[in-house]
Amino acid sequence: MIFKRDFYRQNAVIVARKLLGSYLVHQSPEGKTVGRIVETEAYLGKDDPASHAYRGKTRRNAVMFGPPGHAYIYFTYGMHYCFNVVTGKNGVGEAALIRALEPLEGLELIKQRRKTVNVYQLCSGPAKLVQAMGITPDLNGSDLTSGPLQIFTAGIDNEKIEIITAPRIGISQAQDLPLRFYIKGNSYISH
DNA sequence: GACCAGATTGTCT
DNA sequence: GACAATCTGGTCA
Repeated sequence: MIFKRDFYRQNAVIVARKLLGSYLVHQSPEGKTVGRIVETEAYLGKDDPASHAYRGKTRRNAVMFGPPGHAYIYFTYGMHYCFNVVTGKNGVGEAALIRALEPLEGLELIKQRRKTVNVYQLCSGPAKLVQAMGITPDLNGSDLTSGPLQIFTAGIDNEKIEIITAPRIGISQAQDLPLRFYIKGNSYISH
């Protein structure tokens, strides 16, 4: 089952946690790739100093302030892109960052894009999975409930997942907030 | 395995 | 002009 708009309308922490175990599917021109989401982070709105939304709406982060359930893809460090899911009520500026996937379908295409064959190196980081899945900046703002990029629920299995909560990675503000979530014991997470 | 520097450019102050 | 929600490849152990 695909996640519907109402799912994304919840706050970023809930969405980030419930995305664990679900399936990210990209139907690209080169082929279909599927990955199971195993690590996420929550970025809140104006009260979270580490969030792009902290200083209000700008051209770059405008998508975060739009309707939930859309893709927010941003460019950073001069060479990398990261993929987020916009969450919360329209206008609050929250998002869930997808940090790692367990690659499931389209392995050959993924290996080709990533230029490595080590399965643990394919999607173990936000910029890596963007490259592995063939996610491009033109998908910024695209609707995850109807576009080429979609997310499907893991079904009732998701209830059994043991979630580890930890501080977020790679930020210089609000480093103590426990807003990173990953599946306990999973081999495909970053780090 | 841990630690460190370099890459490289859009965006905001 | 500074810096960034990162990755890779190097060194040293």
